[in-house]
Amino acid sequence: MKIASMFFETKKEMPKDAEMISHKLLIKGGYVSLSSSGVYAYLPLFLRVYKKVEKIIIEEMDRIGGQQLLLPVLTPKELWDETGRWNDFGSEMFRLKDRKDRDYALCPTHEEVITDIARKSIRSYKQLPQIWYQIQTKFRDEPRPRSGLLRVRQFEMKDSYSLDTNTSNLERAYNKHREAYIRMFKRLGIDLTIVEAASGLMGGAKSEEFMAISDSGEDRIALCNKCDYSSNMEVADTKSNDYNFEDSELKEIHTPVKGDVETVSDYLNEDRKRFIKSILIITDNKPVFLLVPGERDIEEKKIELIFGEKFRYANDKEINQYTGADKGYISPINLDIKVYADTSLKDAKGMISGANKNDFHIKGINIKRDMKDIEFVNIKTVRENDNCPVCDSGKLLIKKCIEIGHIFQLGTKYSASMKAMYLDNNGKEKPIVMGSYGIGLGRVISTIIEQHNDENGIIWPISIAPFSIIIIPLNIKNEKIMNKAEELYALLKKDHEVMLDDRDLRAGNKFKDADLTGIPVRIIIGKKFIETNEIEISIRNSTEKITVKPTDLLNVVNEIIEDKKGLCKID
RNA sequence: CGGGGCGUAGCGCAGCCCGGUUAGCGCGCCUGCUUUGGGAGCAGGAAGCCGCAGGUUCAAAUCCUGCCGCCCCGACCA
Repeated sequence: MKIASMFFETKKEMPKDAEMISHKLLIKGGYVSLSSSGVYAYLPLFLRVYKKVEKIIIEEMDRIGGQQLLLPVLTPKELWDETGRWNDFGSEMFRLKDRKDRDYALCPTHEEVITDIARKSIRSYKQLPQIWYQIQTKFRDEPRPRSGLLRVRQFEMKDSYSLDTNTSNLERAYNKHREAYIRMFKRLGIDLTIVEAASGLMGGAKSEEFMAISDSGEDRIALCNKCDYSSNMEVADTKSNDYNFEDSELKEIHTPVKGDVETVSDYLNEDRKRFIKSILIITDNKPVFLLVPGERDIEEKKIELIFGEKFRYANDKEINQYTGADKGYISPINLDIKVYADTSLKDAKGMISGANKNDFHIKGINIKRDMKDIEFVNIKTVRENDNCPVCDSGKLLIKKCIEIGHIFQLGTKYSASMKAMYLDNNGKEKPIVMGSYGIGLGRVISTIIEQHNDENGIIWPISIAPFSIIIIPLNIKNEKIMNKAEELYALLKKDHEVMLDDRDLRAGNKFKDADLTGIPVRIIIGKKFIETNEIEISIRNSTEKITVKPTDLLNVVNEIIEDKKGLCKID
């Protein structure tokens, strides 16, 4: 396309509201335009990138036997009531009423819709397995949209759903998706890590997230420096069973120092490792004790995974009422309160915690001996340099990252509550076993920019660049230059996506725009062409300049592009 | 929802404390000329409900009240 007549509008200055590099470049390069908080218009240049991403996703989904469909975005309340998510989604769901005053939701995700379709069409095991997917706009009323396209209220998502007869078939569908995702992201030029994740509002058993490591990401993951262990901090674990001290009788000790574990351990001159932090929370109006090693804190996310968002910390009055002592002097010892202890405390012996009596602690605690109603769960914080929970000598690294894909083994959560059943080969009715798999297209594109940019702008991998080539005639008033530019444009256009910068601007402007918008291959026709009949080719992510004769140009350009394509190719 | 910041021309900003000409500046835009290898120069020009509503005042972009919008930091997700 010829730029002079295109919708091509870059900005000279960085947008003041943007913080993240991808956000800045998307705005500055004229790719997107903010409509309202968390809602963006995709401008022509962006849509070209978007379509390419979409194409790669579709190709890989089709490869694993996915069938594309398109589900409605406008859905009645009744559908969501069946799974209880009309309530569960809370204010994150966009809701509206029709003229008859009936409630509707703009879909934040499509499990209910797909399950509804499944129950209407699937009858027999002979119709399974199925993989259905769509690329569709989702609506989520995020509390705080931010970071350009990373966190928005309206966004496009590739969501697929697998329908299977049993769990092992579900696993197969899940693994197919996993492989497809790896291929897609490779083709998109994204460097990523797959981590173990929490399922959250989706429910279900296993889930993994596709994380692109980036300092501007909102998530944190723990990675082992030796083996391939990687996990979202929400579920990360560490090996630390060194709380197995000498066993002894319980004994009260006088600790007239008010304060936390640090204060008391200093006073007693005891290692912090010997302490158990006892924290009282209230959930369902009942008190529950949480126990973690004294040297660690509670990871609130993990608590939420166990109790939902219904838990809260007990206040001073409640602490006293349930334990008979003040904060700092409590523990589950001799109390009839349910205990959730961190897994690392499983074999803990010779430990110290509160005596449920002000100014006293108790020592010699043997968890298994002294606590009755106890369950061991992973609730402690994980830190950089902790031991890997899997291998022998690995240490954990903590990294920030962007979540671009998430795959879930849902199981029968939706099919059971919505009665999506099939008849097995014994004529017995069973719920369909489901999986759900998402990729955020806007996040994918932002991530690519985060991972491929320099101080001058975006550096698109050729697989998704809006155009592969930009021809820059440096002086459009010079006939010889302009004729050659038009000639090359016509020639290259046959096999490539080409932009011709036919604007009457000086060289600097054109170079800046070419850099900013990130077009991979640049063909410059300028003074050199007039003087020596030579044309210059430069490549966006290198400083190398290639000078060619016009007759060789086509071959050289083809080679460069083939070479670039190779980087994103698979198989 | 808690904390912070900002709304003045398409973009980036000054003016606001301390009310008082015709509301400025840079970029962009339009016209003409010159210029053409890293965001050119000169000349002329268009463009503003100073976020909205109310109040104080002879007089409000400026002071007061309320509201709205946008961004950033926290709790949530693709």
